[in-house]
Amino acid sequence: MPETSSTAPTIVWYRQDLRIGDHPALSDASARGPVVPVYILWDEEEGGWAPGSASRWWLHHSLKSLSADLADKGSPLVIRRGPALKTLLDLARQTGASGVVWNRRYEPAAIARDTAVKAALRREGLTAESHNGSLLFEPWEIKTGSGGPFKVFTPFWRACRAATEPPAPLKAPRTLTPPRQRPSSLRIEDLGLLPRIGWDKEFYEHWKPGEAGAARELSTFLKNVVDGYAVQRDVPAVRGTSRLSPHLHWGDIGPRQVWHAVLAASVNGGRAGAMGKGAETYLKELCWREFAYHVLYHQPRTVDVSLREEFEHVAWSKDRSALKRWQSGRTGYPIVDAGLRELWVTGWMHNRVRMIVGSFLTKDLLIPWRKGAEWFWDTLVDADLASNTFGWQWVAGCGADAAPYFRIFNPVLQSERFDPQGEYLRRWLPELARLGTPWIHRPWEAPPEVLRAAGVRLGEEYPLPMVDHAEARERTLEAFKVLKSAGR
DNA sequence: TTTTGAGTTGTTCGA
DNA sequence: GTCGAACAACTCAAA
Repeated sequence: MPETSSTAPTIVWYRQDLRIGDHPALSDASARGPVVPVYILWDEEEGGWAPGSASRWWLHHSLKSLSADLADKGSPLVIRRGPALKTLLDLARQTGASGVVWNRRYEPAAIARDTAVKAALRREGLTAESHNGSLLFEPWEIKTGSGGPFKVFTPFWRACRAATEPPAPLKAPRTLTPPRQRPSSLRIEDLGLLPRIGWDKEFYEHWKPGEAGAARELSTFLKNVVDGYAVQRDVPAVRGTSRLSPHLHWGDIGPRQVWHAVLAASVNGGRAGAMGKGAETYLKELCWREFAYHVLYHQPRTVDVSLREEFEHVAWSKDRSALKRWQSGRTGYPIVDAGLRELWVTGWMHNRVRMIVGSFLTKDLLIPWRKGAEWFWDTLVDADLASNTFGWQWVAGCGADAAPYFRIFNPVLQSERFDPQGEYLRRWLPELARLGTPWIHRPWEAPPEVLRAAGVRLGEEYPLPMVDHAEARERTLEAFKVLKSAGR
């Protein structure tokens, strides 16, 4: 249609939605005419939470995938670097674009920046529209009876289920029309997202960033995993989870696509109408992600400060060498160390183990949750400000619907319960691989001849426990006593 | 406005 | 070994 090809192009500002399917902004723009897709890297506008090292690895590869897909469709991805507003205005001038569309972000710094960008673009005579591409429900759509935000998950979940079903995902545009003026672009390599030293070697064996990788991960999940999800998701030695978190963070796939795929698979596979237990549990987990965004949107200060502010008055430890030992997986508690090594090697940690290492950091070592959040931010490929903040505050006991402060995970019991054969421990702690159960869960209690036979010298190959859990627990309950009367 | 029932993921202790 | 209670009140959400 000559009409369409003569209209001015629309810029699609890509951020955490690196896909072409179910992409409301891309669909909107392509329906109007030519499309200029752009990704802009500019850490200074991220409010101190610019993507960490592992996230940058993911971003690099996800951009590669997106760029190839957009080129196939007909309008290559433009890569730029610079303040968002200035970069968008430059690009509009260079391509004759009449406006900019994007999918919303919900981090406090992003909201402030996007609001300012939208107003400024309109002042310049451009159109500016935002869409929901990253959530099932907008954080302001789900409300309590009196119109406020939720602070407890279960009623939030009920409200989600009672709300209008999230719309069916959008199809990717069949083709894209490029702008007449082909704008200049950096190469993805120019962004310097990949590490200089090769700590990312193993990442390639565990992950395939991008839209195709996400689709494959989802189909494996639906075929082999979701039915047993309710139980298996807690077993770190098996593939019992969806492994979609990094794809969801970067928007390789959208939550609506996941939601509807799970529903469809569950209805087809299960008995008439009744959703499988696994599917139900998984949809609930997807809504935990929504709840984290809900809380972040309504309580933006929580990225820095405990939601229950009296927790700021606990006598937290400043022991930097203890933090280092935790980070490097040398605490002497195998389940804790296995998790932190899995994180270091693969950029990801099993959810059950995240709770265990989180409890250990905040309640055995009494180190502030924020230190754990910062480490996760740098090392996780799925680092997400809403989920990371929420998860850490939950485990520390200071967040929304949090674990009570006296709930302190026992790393040995957890290990024995969720990794009974010690398979997960052996996978990540080769120095203990020859130690049998039950000793691998608590090597310091193993008889000397058992240790000798397994080739383990405690304090050499593997450290002795850095704290005694029972003592640490008492110390922490004591330190948390300030919470009792200090509240409110 | 007041009341009421409920609240992701645990641990420990004593019967 | 198994079971229930205590842990600590408090806040939330809805009636």
